[in-house]
Amino acid sequence: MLDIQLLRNDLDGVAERLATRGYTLDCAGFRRLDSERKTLQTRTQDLQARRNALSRQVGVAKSRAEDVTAILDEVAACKAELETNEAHLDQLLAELDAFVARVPNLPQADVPLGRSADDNVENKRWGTPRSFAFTPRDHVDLGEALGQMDFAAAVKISGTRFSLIKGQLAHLHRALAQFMLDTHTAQHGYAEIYSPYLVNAASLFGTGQLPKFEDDLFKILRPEAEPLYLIPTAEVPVTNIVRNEILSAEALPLKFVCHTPCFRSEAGSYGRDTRGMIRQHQFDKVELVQIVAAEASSAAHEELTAHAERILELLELPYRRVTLCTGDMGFSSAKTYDLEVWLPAQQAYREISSCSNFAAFQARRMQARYRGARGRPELVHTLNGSGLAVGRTLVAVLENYQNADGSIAVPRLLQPYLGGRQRIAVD
RNA sequence: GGAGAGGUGGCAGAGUGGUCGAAUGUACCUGACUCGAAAUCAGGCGUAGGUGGAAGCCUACCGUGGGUUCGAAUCCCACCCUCUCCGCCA
Repeated sequence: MLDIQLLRNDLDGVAERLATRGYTLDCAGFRRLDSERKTLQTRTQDLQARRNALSRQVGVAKSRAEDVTAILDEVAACKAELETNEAHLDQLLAELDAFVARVPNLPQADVPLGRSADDNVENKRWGTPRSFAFTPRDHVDLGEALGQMDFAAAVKISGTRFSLIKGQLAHLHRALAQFMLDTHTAQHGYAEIYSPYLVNAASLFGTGQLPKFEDDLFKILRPEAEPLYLIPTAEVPVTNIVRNEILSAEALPLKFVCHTPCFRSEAGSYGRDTRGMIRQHQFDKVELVQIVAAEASSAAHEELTAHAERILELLELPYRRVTLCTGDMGFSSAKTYDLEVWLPAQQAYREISSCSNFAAFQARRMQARYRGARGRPELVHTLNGSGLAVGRTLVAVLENYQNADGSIAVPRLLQPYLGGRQRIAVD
């Protein structure tokens, strides 16, 4: 959420910066709402002040056993106006809140301008895509030939966009998550979190998934209780650890890593990536989250992204890093790096991690603060990134490490996690 | 699931209808004392919004949302959450 003061003070400047990400800010609408609010709020507060003063007089007069009917009449006179004003003001404030809650974050100044993914800027490439002496197969062919990937079973059990893996591939999937967790906790200083997979609406509002993106979520309705939502990413439960908290400056930075399944309805992506495990209703992800002081967030963003890159490097998977342009960034992000892994069957780099700095955008929604040098509570900055998406990492390992006979070499550092196994083949 | 207790400022903890945004303690900040520190003493110290050049003034907030009242932290209703005991359960 943007600071409503910023909208009041520099509406045109905000609109200009939001236009770079393809968002049209309804300036006229905001000005109308806010000026109406201002008039009404001033009037309402005057009436409240008068009522409070008169009510105090009642108390004083009564303690002196004086007649109070004249004062009571006067209060009654302003009460009707006060009540309609208060009701109208509440409604206006709610409209303003709703308006601001749907405005996306401002892009950081160094984010490249652009309209779509075509305008994203490649920052670096790591590794050299392997040249194959045979035509590399994609992960679906490989997995099904191994007898360890069964999409038909997944469709029968649940429906489309689910997957089922078994045997050594299921073990490899587990090993990847373990390896990522171990690396981030032992080498990068993250504290491991185990979190709920069902969260309430307030948490989703905090990280920015609600109110705008409810269609992307799986929602559990409960007749006698608040609805719960399946988490679309561990970002939601983990970042919300600090919701409504005031942290001490010494407690920062907080660095959390959390492995969870993620659930996405993928509404609006029908027909995209329908084959295989690339785009699923359910997938596992190891998520990195940092909660930092305001001035530290840009450096933390570089650091967190490097931590995610480290996993790809240790697994010796070629990748590139791109900076998302203004038009391609997510709603809450101030700046995002995507990491894209090389998939030989597609002859393309595909997203495997997204690392974002949200600045104070989520913190303002969550009221997550710390006591800084000035002693006053200040909003923290929040960041997160995939470190990495486990399912897509499995896909990348299968495709990059495949042999001509359809077996899969196990990346060196994963071998201890698989009991020393060097090769995955038909059971 | 049943019974009971409770949610107040960074923390602890008073306050059961009338200048209560809230005693007190503690933490923190400033000053005095000190070579310095501790102890002591004095003062300050919640959040958000409005208005004003500023000092200031005003409004809202005592889990959340409603209600009663001239006036609500305090009374009533609903909800959320926490704790204790019992039951059940991995």
